[in-house]
Amino acid sequence: MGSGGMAAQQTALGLSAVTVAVTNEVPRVLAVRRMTHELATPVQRGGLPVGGESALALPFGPFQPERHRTLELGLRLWVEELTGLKLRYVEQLYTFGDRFRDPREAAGGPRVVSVGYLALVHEAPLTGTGEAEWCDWYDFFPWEDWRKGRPPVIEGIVRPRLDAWVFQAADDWERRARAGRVAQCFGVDEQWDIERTLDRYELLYEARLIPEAAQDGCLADPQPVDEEAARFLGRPMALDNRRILATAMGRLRGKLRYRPLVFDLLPPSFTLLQLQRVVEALSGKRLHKQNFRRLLQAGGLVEPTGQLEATGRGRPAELFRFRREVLHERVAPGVGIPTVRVGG
Amino acid sequence: MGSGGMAAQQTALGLSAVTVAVTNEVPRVLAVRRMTHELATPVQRGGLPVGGESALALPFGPFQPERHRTLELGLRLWVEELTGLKLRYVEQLYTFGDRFRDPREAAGGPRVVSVGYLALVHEAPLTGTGEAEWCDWYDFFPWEDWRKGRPPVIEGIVRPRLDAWVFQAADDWERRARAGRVAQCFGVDEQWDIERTLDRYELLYEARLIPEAAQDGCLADPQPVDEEAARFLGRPMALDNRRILATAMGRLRGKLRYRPLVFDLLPPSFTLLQLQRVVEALSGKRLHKQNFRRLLQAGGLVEPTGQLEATGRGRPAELFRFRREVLHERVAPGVGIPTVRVGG
DNA sequence: ACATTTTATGCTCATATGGAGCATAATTAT
DNA sequence: ATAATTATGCTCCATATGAGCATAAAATGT
Repeated sequence: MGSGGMAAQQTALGLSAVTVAVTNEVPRVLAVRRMTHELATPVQRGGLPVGGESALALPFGPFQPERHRTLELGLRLWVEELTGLKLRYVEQLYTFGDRFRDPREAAGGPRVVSVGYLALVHEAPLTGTGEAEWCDWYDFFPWEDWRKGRPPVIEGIVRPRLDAWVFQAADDWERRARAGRVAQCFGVDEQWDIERTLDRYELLYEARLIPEAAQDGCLADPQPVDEEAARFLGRPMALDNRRILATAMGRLRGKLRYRPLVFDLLPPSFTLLQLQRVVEALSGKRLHKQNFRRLLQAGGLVEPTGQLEATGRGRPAELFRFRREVLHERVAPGVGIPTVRVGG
Repeated sequence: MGSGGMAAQQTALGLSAVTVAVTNEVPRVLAVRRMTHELATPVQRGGLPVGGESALALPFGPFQPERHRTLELGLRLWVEELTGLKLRYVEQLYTFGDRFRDPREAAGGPRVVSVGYLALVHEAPLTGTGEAEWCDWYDFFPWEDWRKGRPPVIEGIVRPRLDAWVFQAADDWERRARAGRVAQCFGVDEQWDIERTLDRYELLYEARLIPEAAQDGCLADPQPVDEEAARFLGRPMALDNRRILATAMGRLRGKLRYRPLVFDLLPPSFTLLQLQRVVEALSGKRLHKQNFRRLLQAGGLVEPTGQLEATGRGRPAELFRFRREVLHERVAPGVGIPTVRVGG
């Protein structure tokens, strides 16, 4: 970077990993604890932890071209080192490079550009070099889990605050634009599109209901964050890491439809109910069992192993495995998820 | 980059633009001519132009953190400088960072990591500082234009060569995998999924029917490129630029379904037939006129201006404009494209 | 043995979507 | 007038899928 030798600002290119596993019907994501002073200069940052406190962050490592033949291999390498996990499916998400992503930039630090990746693993004890931990990803997005019905936080916190935000709009066009977005993201009559996690996060962010917004050096207007609301709107993360997480969640939910990603989160053999529970955990919605199986069968995605589950009580479930051949047979092998498309 | 002062390899972060316009029913993409010696050391590169010849490349510029607040703004800035065009819609595609993307790396050059962007514009004379030119994007992908039916190059060149490639597979599992991919990408009975442009390009690349594969420093195996076939498989581009283009094409085709992107390629008012022709040009397929309009109407995407087209012959068409309000009303406003999903 | 619980399965039905085609109207060029 | 070209209304049908009813199979508990 900085081809001219001048005082050109440096660029640091790194890799961020959203590592996902599902156990006991809860989707988990890998996070590390970092001292906030590692991340930010001690400027005023609203109610965020300051000084020596720790914040959750996604594992992040520099990209080392001499070691890493590709970006993806680089990410695999150091995440596997860090955690001792074997990464299964890995996919590039998005590259984040906004000014002041990392607040240290304001103090003369380099611009930190980060290529975000989604990685799927089987959850296992962490044996690597780092001190990472598994977190329930709905702790970061409590409005995204609809498995027990519409989360109360939506009516209790989100809607009232967003309605106020709509009302505060400067002019009428802006007000209608805001109202439309709120309706699309959190409307009662509208359908809940499980894939639009990023839209919803960004709406809450813009409405200053997410504490990370306080840190945002790009936002010129001085609207303070609603700390009261923020306490109910999930665990904050360092920098823009929750945005990266929201991106990952949307991508994963979307891809479940037409790629057999779930099987990278499951053991080699599993019952159909286990499979359904994993899909439900990720998509945040309950599924209709018969229809789910109808689609699995139609897609030829699984085949029986002939064995039965080491049973609890009730009729023992048959064990299935993923039919790898389906990858050569079908164009879009995915598990059945309510499609929700095009509300109107 | 290169935080340790050692002989650590440098990383150069740049931005690549796929700038798309549609005129006269042909989708065009902006390319620059570069001397190949700017791009590659004069090593053996099969039948590719060597030495002082020129190759087409996507506009590429370094990312300058001190000037560019975000990656996207950086891209807008220098593409607008280069071309004098006003970019409408801009979207990040993917970040490319494989070793030897740029062959100069083998001679000690930096690793060139490039963030690819899709940009939509109205085609206009180029007034900027650079010497860019508009190219028909189907010149790069002749197998992607199905508007006049299945392109003869598929039966004439693609299928025979791919069938041979399937036959050459080392073992039986590999052979079946290859056969499956060929069937999915170019099968006769399978449906043609307009979005899978990248899959198809990568298949041809792996089968060594694309001359750019000759340059690929990552490919260990020494299979030569089929130059004979390559002559019929579109214009080559520098480096991995055709891969970036294929990524853009797939993304754009996909997004047409659920985002009103077409209107960023059209003048403020247009006839419904013009609109349809642009969608057809991009998707590479003919559409059923009545159904297309049925969906437009149902979606409330356009409204009549009251004026009629300055007519050629035939009944004069009414002029329409995009209804911006639809963005606040509907979740997924897109134009009707045959969905093709899930074959089987 | 029998009820209860839990899971698996088969089947039906209503609805939404969209692909395809027929028919007709409106306008201009020749 | 006739042909050509474009616009428009309407029907029909296949498919996908959301939702529900009913029943079978196996294990646990009494």
